[in-house]
Amino acid sequence: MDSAPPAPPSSPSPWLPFESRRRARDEKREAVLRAAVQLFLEQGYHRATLNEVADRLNITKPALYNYFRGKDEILFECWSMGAELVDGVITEINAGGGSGLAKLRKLVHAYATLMATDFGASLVRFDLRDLAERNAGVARAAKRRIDATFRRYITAGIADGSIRPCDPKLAAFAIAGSLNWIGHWYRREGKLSPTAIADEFTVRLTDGLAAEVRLQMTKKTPRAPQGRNSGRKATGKKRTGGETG
Amino acid sequence: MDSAPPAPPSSPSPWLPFESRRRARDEKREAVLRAAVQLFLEQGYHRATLNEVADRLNITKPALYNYFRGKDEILFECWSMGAELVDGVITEINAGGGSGLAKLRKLVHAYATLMATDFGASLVRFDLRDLAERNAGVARAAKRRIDATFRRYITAGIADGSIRPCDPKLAAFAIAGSLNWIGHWYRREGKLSPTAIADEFTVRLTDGLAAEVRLQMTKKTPRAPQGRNSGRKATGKKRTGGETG
DNA sequence: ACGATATGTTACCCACGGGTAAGAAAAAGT
DNA sequence: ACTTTTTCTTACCCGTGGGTAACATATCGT
Repeated sequence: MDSAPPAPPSSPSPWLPFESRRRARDEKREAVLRAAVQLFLEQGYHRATLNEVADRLNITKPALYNYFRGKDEILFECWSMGAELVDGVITEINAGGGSGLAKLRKLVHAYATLMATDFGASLVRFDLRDLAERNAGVARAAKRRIDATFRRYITAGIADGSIRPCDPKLAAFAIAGSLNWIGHWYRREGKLSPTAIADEFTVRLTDGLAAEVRLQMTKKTPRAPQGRNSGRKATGKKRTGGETG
Repeated sequence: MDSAPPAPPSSPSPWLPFESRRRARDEKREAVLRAAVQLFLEQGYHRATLNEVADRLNITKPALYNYFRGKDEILFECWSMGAELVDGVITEINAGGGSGLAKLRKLVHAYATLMATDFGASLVRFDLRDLAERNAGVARAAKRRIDATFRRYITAGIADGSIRPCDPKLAAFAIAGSLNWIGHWYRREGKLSPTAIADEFTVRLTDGLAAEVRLQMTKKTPRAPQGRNSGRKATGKKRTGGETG
């Protein structure tokens, strides 16, 4: 709809139409997911109806069944999109080098950023009990992998001396808890930009574990030692649309 | 049902029967809430039916309407129970003295402990959008109060020097996120006792903020410098029933 | 003992929303 | 131009579960 295809003037190859047709289908499928995840997040899975999803796409409910077997499968696919994003992040970090602490910091930063996206938030805001048993199993496995990664980086950090000895399990719980919660309070319209949040959380969640001196400056120099932070206005007082709970 | 009344042999006063009758009613009301909160947590609000709630109490669905106006009101009352617990904790801490950091630590500890209870968990596992608008407003207000308390303690701590300068808002988000998440992963059958969790989180979530040296010992002395920790077996490897996500 | 009230039961209603059947409309293939 | 396949619509089904009405029964005050 919004992104016009590259418009191949007239495809001579009989393959291209086939490919483009498959692409069109995949694009529609994804459009459904985008509309669905948005609505599910807005209203909650059970309050959102397939009719509403369809309405947003200017189609009717049964048309959705050309792309998905049912509501719960749509939910699962939304969830999967988020999981794939995380998996991508993890394999990328694994590919690179660095101490356990460095890897943990990368993961925290990327994960925090993801939590500010629709598909990322769906990872923590959707209830796996709404999935068919088969899909729920897949999702649980993915969660375990993510959890294991947190713990592995921490364990590695302890081994290589970059992280002070601690219980990796509880440390992972604490860190992941803070991060997951972002998915619940973050609002696009709020004052905090995703990168600002990610920068801050990277420091706050890991400097308590670091073996060496703290990253953060003790004086009033605002914050975020890393680079890139978009336009933000320091510690504004007004409502930003979300509480801790 | 399970707790026989004190059995006043024959109450001469006409007041007592009245009182005892009201008590009986309140007890039943609370029994409904206990059954409901348990079921709502187990299955999720939407999947749980009033018939199931009634079944667990050996009554029938319409009987519930003697005590509540509807399903959403039951949900709200469950939520309120949790909120009252937190409010109690807060007023108690406010009554006592101590630095901002000390108060924050007390709050973290108590809040973490609460998250391991049914009514406490309901604070973070129920969706306020399921409430009638009026009740949702009350709940939002309560959440704001709790959030404000976290920030107030942090701000006070910065002012009195017990906490290093930082953004109280983000610090509160980070801490509350970790704590709230407990309500999602804690399992009664797991190996981690509520007090063990609370002890650990109290240290881990606040020592990054403390102005003075860390509480936690750097060496391998297991953990939990505070007193009381129930029977626990160190860092067991096996599944404890819950991942970070 | 007796009427009033509170409490509970059986039987029912019905809105809601996921899912399906049958066929129109649009595209693709030939 | 024709058939075939894909895509989408209209019309419908129906299980589910919150909520209600009418009636039964226990409880209490007097």
